[in-house]
Amino acid sequence: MEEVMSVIFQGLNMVKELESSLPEKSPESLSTSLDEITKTFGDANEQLKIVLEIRNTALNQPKPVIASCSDQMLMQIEPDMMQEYWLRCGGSMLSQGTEAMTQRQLMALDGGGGRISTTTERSGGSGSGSSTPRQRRRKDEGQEQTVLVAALRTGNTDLPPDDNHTWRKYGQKEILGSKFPRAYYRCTHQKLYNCPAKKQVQRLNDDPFTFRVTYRGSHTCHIYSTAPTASAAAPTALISSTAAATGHSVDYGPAVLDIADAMFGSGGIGANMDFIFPSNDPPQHDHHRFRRDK
DNA sequence: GACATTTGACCACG
DNA sequence: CGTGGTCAAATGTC
Repeated sequence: MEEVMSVIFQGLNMVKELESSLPEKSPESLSTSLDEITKTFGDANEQLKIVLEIRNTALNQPKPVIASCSDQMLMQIEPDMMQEYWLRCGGSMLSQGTEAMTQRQLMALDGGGGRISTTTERSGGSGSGSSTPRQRRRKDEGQEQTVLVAALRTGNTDLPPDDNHTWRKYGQKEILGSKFPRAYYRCTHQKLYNCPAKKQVQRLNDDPFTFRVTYRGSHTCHIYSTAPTASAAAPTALISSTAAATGHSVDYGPAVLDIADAMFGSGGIGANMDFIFPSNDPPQHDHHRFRRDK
């Protein structure tokens, strides 16, 4: 892994050199430099893939598992994370301890889209209460789903991964015990379509190249930054976990589809979730999204 | 002007 | 009372 990082740094240095000498570069040397940079990052990418393959094969055990879901991003699901996740989200339905959830079950859970999903239905929720000056809901948010997503391997790794929805950042906060702030996003179409979807993005302390993304609420807007396409094949998700069912077995099949439906909207969209993590780099048509150039 | 992010303050919850 | 989630004014970008 260190080798990969050094190659990436080498590429970054080449970019810096190019940047500093850009004005006096001839087109020929520019082309050469770009080729070298491309090759360097390509090498890093290849090495990374090898590392991931090794990890994936070794990690059919209860170890962290990397799911290579596209050329652009990875997903890393760690058992501890999963346990935490299940504890938080699974509530009484799931608990730690017994047999590991099968990959198929997790694939079902993630709707084939390379993500883990489950729900916690929370009843109620505060009323609108026009008399109160503000409404700051915290609990009773409905469903919640957490995924770990690697930062983009190319470009600005500060950017949270694109999930084909348009998000508007509405807050950022330092979190106790976290080296990195947590960013809060809500669906861009919240007002237009009363879309309640939100997400939180936070870098992991021990792996700044991995984001923990927590989704809350389901999209009712059904609007995506890129339309689902046949080429946007579902990423390969190889996820394992020590998360386990309770004493009795749990059938995740149809219920899970319902969950996915609830999370990402009904009307058949939940059945085809390929768009969530497309294999090709989605165009950032929303130029405001995740802008960091201020 | 519309829509985005930033950021300090406010507020709910444990 | 501390922490985390949200609001909303200020500000930036197109």
